[in-house]
Amino acid sequence: MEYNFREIESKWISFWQANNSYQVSEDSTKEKYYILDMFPYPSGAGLHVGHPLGYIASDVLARYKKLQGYNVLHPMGYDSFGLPAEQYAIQTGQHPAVTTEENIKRYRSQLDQLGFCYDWDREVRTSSPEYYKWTQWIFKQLFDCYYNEKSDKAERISILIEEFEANGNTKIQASHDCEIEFTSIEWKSFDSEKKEAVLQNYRLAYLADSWVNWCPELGTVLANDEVINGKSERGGHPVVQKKMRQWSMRIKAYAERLLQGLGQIDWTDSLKEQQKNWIGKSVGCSVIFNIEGYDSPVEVFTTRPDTIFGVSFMVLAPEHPYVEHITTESNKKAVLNYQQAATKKSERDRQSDVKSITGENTGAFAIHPLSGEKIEIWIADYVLASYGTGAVMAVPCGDQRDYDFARHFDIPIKNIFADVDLSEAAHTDKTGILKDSAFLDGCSVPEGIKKSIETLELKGFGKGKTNYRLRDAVFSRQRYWGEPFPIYYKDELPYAVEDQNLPIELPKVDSYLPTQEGEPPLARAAKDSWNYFAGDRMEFNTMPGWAGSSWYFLRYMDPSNENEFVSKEKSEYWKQVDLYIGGAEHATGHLLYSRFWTKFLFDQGYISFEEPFHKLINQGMILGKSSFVYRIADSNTFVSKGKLQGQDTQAIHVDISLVENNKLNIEDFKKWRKEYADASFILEENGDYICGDEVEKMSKSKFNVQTPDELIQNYGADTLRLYEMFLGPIEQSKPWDTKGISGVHNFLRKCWRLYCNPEGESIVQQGQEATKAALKTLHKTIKKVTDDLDRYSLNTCVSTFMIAVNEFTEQKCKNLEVLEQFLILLAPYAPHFCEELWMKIGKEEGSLFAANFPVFNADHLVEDSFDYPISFNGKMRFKANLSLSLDRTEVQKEVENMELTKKWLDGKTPKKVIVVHGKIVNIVV
RNA sequence: GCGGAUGUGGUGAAAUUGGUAGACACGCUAGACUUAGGAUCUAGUGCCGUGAGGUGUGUGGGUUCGACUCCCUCCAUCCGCACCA
Repeated sequence: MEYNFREIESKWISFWQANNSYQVSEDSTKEKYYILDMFPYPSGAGLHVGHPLGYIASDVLARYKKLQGYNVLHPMGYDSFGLPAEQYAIQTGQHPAVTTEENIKRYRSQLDQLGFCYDWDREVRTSSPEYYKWTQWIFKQLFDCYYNEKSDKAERISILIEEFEANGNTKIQASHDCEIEFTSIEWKSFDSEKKEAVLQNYRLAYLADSWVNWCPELGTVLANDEVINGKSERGGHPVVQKKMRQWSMRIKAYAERLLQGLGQIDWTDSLKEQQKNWIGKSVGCSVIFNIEGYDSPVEVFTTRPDTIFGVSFMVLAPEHPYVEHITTESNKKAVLNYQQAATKKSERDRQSDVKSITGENTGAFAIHPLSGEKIEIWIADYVLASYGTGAVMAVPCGDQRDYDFARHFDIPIKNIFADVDLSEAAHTDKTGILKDSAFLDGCSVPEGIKKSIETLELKGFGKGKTNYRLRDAVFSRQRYWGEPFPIYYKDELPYAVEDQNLPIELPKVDSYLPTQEGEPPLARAAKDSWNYFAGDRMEFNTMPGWAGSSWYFLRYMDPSNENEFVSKEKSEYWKQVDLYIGGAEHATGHLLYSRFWTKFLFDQGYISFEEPFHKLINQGMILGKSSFVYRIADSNTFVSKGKLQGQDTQAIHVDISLVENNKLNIEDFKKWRKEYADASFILEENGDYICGDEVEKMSKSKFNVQTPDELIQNYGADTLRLYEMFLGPIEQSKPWDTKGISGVHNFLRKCWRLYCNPEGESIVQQGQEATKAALKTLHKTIKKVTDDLDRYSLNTCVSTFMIAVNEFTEQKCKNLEVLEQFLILLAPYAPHFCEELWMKIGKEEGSLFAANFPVFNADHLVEDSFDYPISFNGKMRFKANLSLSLDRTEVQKEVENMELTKKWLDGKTPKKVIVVHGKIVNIVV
């Protein structure tokens, strides 16, 4: 019988399931290897061919490591809280848990078809109460900790309280937003409300009024990484700034460690660079400027304190709280107008309108801390309220924005750089020598920075300081389908629910919409709908999507532990993830937050490693090929691509199942949608309708989604696995095209014929000695496959398999030792296929993955002669087979005497002959 | 504007420390077989040229006996950030 993939694959999938073949447990006699896929959100659309790309890669590598003798942890689960299920609930009233359950079933059956070696006993779902109990528990730990900058780690809030009781907050070094200073006596005089309000400024998970990205359409706030160009990442809805009382995570406290940790992990440069930019460290100095006739000074941050004598004005953000106090009477009207105009402009407008220079003079003056000069104070929206102190000292000679602003408003530009021309632009390079700068005259930039900070600190007008662009992450969402907070309120003060009452389960509600008062959906829950209720009310917000995904890799190690989120013993064994595969879109979201939580859990001693993912591979996106029909404007007539000229048409996506090789199936198209039933067509000469095409992201709305189901039906999972790997390097994006799939399918069939006759009986022979040629092919393949898998070059292995099978076929190889070894090499890619043949050649059923991965033996590759390429001036002209026992001068002699050499020399004498033994001969003419 | 990545046949791509550019496939061309099929097999296939040969890895330059690979310049595409003081 021919290769019957359908029968074989369903047989082995049930075999593995029945035998629990992929169950793993901790085994101290074996070295561990933890390989992880980013778990999916189970959407209603199911898997398309792009999803499995990473899963196949991780499965190949997991099976490879297993064959090499590692104890491999390779789990899978679902990031099952999320907006789509909730939107569906709002529309239909169906509980999101029901929708989610259905979607998970579909995902699971699709995943099962592909023959993955996941240990499904370890499955986690972020939306299951057994799981989110521990998400809530970790939240509680964050709530109960602050960041001690002296010990540089998170510590319990009780330690902070002791410190407050002993010394107040004047000496403490901690990450905080506390704007007041108090002594121990004052602290003790505070009532509990006041105390808690202070503590909120220190807790790592805290409640605060903050400016948030509010998305009215989604009815919730979004984190910075969920907002792209002023629109929501999901759905593309507008986002506005709003001040709201929200839970936040003090991730800023970890900014420096998150930055430093990048040095210890093996991620791509682009990903590290993205995180680096997101953290946005800048080192400089804060400088204090007194204001004429106003009590409080303005603090500014600068990275160039060396240019302090180049300051010719100061700019505040329009929102700066001082503006209303310092503006002079005569300027009040203009300033107020400007402020109002600025608030009306959305963040997005302000960013897109970078070119036009606007601002207003407040009429107030600051006093230069070193020269004592009077400096105009302006407001302008190029200064952001949310970065630094919302104020800058403007140095037009050294900063292009300040320069442009000064030019626009005719503010004098001081030149403090020797021999620098400022007529065209500012001198923004960190080069040159300072002049007209008092004690800084003659300094280079680094010298100037050092000296200016020293002086400012000495005089009490400044302090060396490091700023980060990273903001604290807003942690609450006004939605239903997320983790409830383990928090209740008494007199509007938040209290943590006791551990024994966790999890706080999602209560039943009558609708998934906000209340009339604009409270989140959980506010609809009746008191007795909660499984636990305390105080005046429970927290109404839920946690954001990244809560559950920030620690899920830990839960896989110990998924059913009811007493701990993970036992110390198990996390000690599995440790960090060795290889993590997933999309690059999580660069500043999930991948940053999980690093943050991991560091926190490390600080608190729950785990012994500080970075969650050692090696990370971003798989490229598989793009779809969309097809288009062209409709004449305001008509129901469609024009074929070749007839478009001179027509006013509109391109419309058409379902790719209606199109073959760009040719539209007109009958099916008419049936596709009612409105097209009586469409008319302008066709090509041969009567075809030819569609346009374009490579785009796969999506339902573009009708270009290719599911794996159909391909598995036609070619089998092993073919699909091989094909997706064969497409190209894993990190690269590529358009999906099924044209090449027959190539890998034919390869499997050809390989099958190597083992079986047409009756399906094994033709592999035992007891004969393998030929030299067969051993050479085998060991060449072992070496290449091992090397390639070790550097994650999964595509080149497939070519190597093809070459091997071509060679074995040519050699008519039937040798058992050779062919059984080859099956092990191929098994990570085509597990069902190889298990079947493994059995056919007489091995124990299902024992393939207990075998040892073949080991390369260089002896089989030793040759006694080599086909030297003979090149002239670096151009290969012919080849000469020469014994490898010849040394360099002997090779040269042989080559020089050859007829072909004489022909190419054409009577000339060679200037030089380069012989690289066993590699090449190059003759320079 | 800044940062990162990538540019190789008609297509997906390979070439790991500088050493035969285009492996392996798809597609295409011709042929064989044929129960006419999306099966199998054989030969060919970077481009120009009948040929000898020339030419060729985004562009232009450099280093080298020798460059897809190293250095400089410019161009294109994709991704990220974007008034961050």
